Amino acid sequence: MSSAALDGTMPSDPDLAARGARQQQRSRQLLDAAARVMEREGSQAVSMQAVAAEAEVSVGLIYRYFGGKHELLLAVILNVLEDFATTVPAAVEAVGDDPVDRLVAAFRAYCEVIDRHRHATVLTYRESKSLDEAGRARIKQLEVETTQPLVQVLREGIDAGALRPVDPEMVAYNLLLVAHAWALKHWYFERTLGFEDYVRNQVSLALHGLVEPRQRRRYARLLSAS
Amino acid sequence: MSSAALDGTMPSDPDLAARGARQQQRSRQLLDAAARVMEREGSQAVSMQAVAAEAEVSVGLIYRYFGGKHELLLAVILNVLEDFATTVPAAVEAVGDDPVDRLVAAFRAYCEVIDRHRHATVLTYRESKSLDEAGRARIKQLEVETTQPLVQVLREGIDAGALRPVDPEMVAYNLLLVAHAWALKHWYFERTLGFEDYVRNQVSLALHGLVEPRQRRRYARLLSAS
Amino acid sequence: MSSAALDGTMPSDPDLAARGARQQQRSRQLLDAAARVMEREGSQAVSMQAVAAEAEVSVGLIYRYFGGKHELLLAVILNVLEDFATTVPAAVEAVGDDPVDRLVAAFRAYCEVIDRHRHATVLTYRESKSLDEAGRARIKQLEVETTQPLVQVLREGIDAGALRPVDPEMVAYNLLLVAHAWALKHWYFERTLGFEDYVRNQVSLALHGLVEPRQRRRYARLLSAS
Amino acid sequence: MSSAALDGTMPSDPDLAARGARQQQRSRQLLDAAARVMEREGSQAVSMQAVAAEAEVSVGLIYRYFGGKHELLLAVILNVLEDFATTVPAAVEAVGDDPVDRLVAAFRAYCEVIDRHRHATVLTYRESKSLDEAGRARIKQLEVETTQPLVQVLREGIDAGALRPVDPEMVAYNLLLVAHAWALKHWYFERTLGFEDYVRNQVSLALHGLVEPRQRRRYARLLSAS
DNA sequence: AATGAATGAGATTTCATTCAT
DNA sequence: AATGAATGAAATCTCATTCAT
Repeated sequence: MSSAALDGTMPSDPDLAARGARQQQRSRQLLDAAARVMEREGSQAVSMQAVAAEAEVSVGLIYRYFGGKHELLLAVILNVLEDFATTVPAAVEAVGDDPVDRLVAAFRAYCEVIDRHRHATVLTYRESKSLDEAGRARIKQLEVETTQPLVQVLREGIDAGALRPVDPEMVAYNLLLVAHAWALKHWYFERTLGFEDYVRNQVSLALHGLVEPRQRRRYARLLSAS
Repeated sequence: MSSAALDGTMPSDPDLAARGARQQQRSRQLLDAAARVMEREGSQAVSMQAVAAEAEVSVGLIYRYFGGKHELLLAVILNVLEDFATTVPAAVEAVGDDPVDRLVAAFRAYCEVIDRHRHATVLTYRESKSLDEAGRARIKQLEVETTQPLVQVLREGIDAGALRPVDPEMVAYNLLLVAHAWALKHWYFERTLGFEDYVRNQVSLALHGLVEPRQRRRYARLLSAS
Repeated sequence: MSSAALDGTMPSDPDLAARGARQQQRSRQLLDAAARVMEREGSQAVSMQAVAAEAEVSVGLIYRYFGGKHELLLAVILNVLEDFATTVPAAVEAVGDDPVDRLVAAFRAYCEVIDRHRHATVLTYRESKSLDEAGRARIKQLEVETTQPLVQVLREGIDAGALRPVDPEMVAYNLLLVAHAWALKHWYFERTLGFEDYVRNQVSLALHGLVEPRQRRRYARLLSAS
Repeated sequence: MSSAALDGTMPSDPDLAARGARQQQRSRQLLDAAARVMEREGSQAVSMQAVAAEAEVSVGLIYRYFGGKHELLLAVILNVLEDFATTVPAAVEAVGDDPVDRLVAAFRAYCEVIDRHRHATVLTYRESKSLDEAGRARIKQLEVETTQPLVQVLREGIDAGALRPVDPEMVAYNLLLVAHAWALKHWYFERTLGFEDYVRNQVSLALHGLVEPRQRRRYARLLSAS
C-alpha cells in the first residue's frame, strides 16, 4: 500500500504540502475511477487498462500510486470501511443519549454509507479471494472493528434495561448484514422499497425483536413500520 | 447447459440408460470437483486445468459435459439452488401443522442446506458477475423462488394470528440472508458459535421480532436462546 | 492412403468381394460426407467430428477407412481428379475427328466435371497447404496429367493446321484455369451467366484466339458467342 | 480493422504525427511478417506465435495493431488489393492513348502487382473462408472494383473499333484470372517461363482473341509471342 | 510526473487421434 | 465392424506489469 491518500503523513514544507495535495487528489481520482468501473463490471473482469481509461490517465500512472492491481482493489475496499469508521460514530454522538435512538442512528448510518458505496460493498463480497492473505485479514479485521459502534450501543441499551439481554455481537453482525443486503440484494428490494422504506421497515422489525416488552410503548414511533 | 445431470430424461433402452447413468456420474464427479476447487480458491482464480486436475480427468472432457467455464460455474450454483428446492419443502411438511414450528423448520432447513454447500453459497455471491445476463437472471429467479416456502409459512403464521402482521417478503429475505450469513461470515461466527447455537440464537431473535405478544408463552421453548 | 475405394484390388473370393463392396460403399459415403461438409465450411474449419456427424457414423470409423484427416482430404481431392481422368478422354473420343470439335468437347467436359464438383474444386485451391509434401506433389502431378488430353487435342489442331501455332501447354493450362474459374468465381459469374452461357462464351473467346484465320468460316458456329 | 496503416489520418500535432509514423511502420512490419510466414506455410497452419516470431515481436503486440487473426489476414489481403487500386490506373495513364496499348499496360500492371505479392495472392484464394461474412464481402467487392480499369480499357477499345465486341466484364475477369494464375500455378509455369515470357505470351494469346481482324497489322508487335 | 508501447505468462477452448468396449 | 468417451497438445487471445522516453 503506497497510496499517499491512505496514510496520514502531513508534511510541513509548503512545497511538499502542495505536492501531497496533488497526490491525494490523483489518488482519489484513481480510486473513484476504479470503484466506478469495477462496480460496473466486476473487478476480475476489469483490466488495469480499463481503469486507466476510466480515469483518463495512462496505465503507468496507476502503478505510481498503487503497487498493483491487488493494492488498488484493497484501497477501494478500505475506502468504504473508512467511511464507516468516521460516519457511524459521528451519527451516534449526534443523536443524544437514548440508547434505542442511538441504536437506530447507528443502523441508519450504516445503511447510508452502504447506499453511498453500494457497488463497492458488493466488491467486498465478491473480490476478497483475489487479495492475498494479508489483505483479506486486514479487511476482516476492519470489518469487525466496524461493528464495534453497534456492539457498543447494543450493550448500552441492554445495560440500561431498554433492550432484551441478547448476544450483542451476533445481533450487531445481523444488523450489519441487513445493511449490506441493501447493496447485495438491491436488485430485489428496489422493486418494492425505497431507501427510506427499507430502513424504516428493518428498524421496526429489529426493534420488535430487541426492545424490552415493557419499554415498547416508549418506542412505538420506531416500532411501527410505515 | 448440456449436462445430463441436470435434465431428468430417462431413456427406456437399457443401453442408453446405462450410458445415461455413466454420464450422470461423470457429470456429478466434475461438478463436485469444480465446487471443491472453486470454493477453495475462488472461481475466477481457478483454471479449467485445475478443475480437471481435481477431478482427475483431462481438460477436454469437461467440455464434453459442460459447454465452458461459465456453464460449469452455473451448474455448480444451480446445484445448490436445487437442494433448497427439494430439502426445504420436505422439512416443512415433516414437522406438522403449527405455523411457528413450520417457520422454524423451514429456516433450519435453509441453514442446513447452506451448511452442506457452504463454499458454493459464497460462490453465488462472488461469481455471478462472471456469468452472462441469462445465467444471472436464471439464478436470481431461482433464488426468489427459493424464498417462497418461507414466504408461505410466514403468511400462514400471520393468517393464523401466531405472527405479527409483517411484510412476509422482506422478512423471508432477511431470514434467507441470515442463513447465507452462516456461510458468508463463517470465519467470524465459528469463533464463538457452533451450527446448532447459531441456528437456535437466530431462531430466538427472529421469533422475538415475529411472534404475536399474546402467543409468546406458547413458544417459550423456541424463544429462549440457549 | 488405405482407402479401398482408391486402389484397384479386386478379390476373387465372393465373401471378400461382398466385404469389398461394403467397404467401397462406406468409403464413398464418408467421402461424400466429407466433401459436402468441407465444401460448406472450408476443410480446416471442419473437424473430424463434424464429418462423422454428417456421415452419421462415429469418428472412429473414419480412421478405419482413412488414415487421418490429411488422407481424407487427399481422397476428396483425388476423387475429382479421377473424374477428369475418366470423363474428359471419353468426351473427346465421343465427338469425332475434327480437331476443333475435339478441343471444344474437351473443354466442355472439364467444365462439366468442375460443375459437378464445384466445391471440391475450390478445396483443391484452398487446402493443398494442409497436406504433406507427398500429397501436394501427387496432386500437382495428377493435375498436370489432367491437362494432357487438352495438350493433346491442341497439338492435333496445330498439326492439322486448324489452330495457330501456340504453346499448347500454356494454352491448356489457361483453359483449365477458365474451367476452374467457374467454381472459383462462381459467386461473380452466376450473377449474369448460366453454365451454358459461360461455356459458350469462353469457347468463342478462346477459339477467336486459337483458330487459324483462314479456318474461321468453318467454325463460325463455335465462334459466335450467343 | 484498427491498423493505422490502413486509414489515411494525418494528425497535425507533430508528436502525434511522429507516433502515427511509428505506428504505421510497426503496422507495416507486422503485415510484412504475416504475409511472409502465411505465404510460406498457409495462414491456417500459421500460429500467431509464428507471426510474432517472424516479426521479432511478442504475440501481444500483434493484438495492439490488429484485433485478431482474422483482421490480420484481412489486412494482408487488403494490402494487395490496394496495390492494384493504385498501380493499375497509374500504368494505364502512363502509356498514352492507344486503346490496345492501354489494355496491355493494364494487364501487365496486374501481373506485376501479382508478382510482387505472389504468395499473398494465393492467400486470397486459400483463406477467404476463414474470414467472417463481412470480410469476405469486402474482399469480393474490392476484387470486383479491381477489375474496373480493365473493363474500362476494354470498353474504350471496343468503342474505338480496335477490339471485337466481346463481353468486357467476362474478358476482364478472364485476364485477371490469367494474372492470378502466375501466382496460383507458379510451380508449373516457372519450369518453362520467366515473368516476361509469361506476360508476352498471354498478351499475344489474348490479343489474338480480342483485336479486330482488320487492325491486326497495326499491333503485330504485340501479337507475336516471342 | 506521466505516458503508452511492448512483453509474455497464462487462461480458455478446440479437435485430431486413440482405445476399451 | 463400429462406437464414442477420453485425451492432451496446441491455438487464440488477454492483461498485469515494465520501462524507455
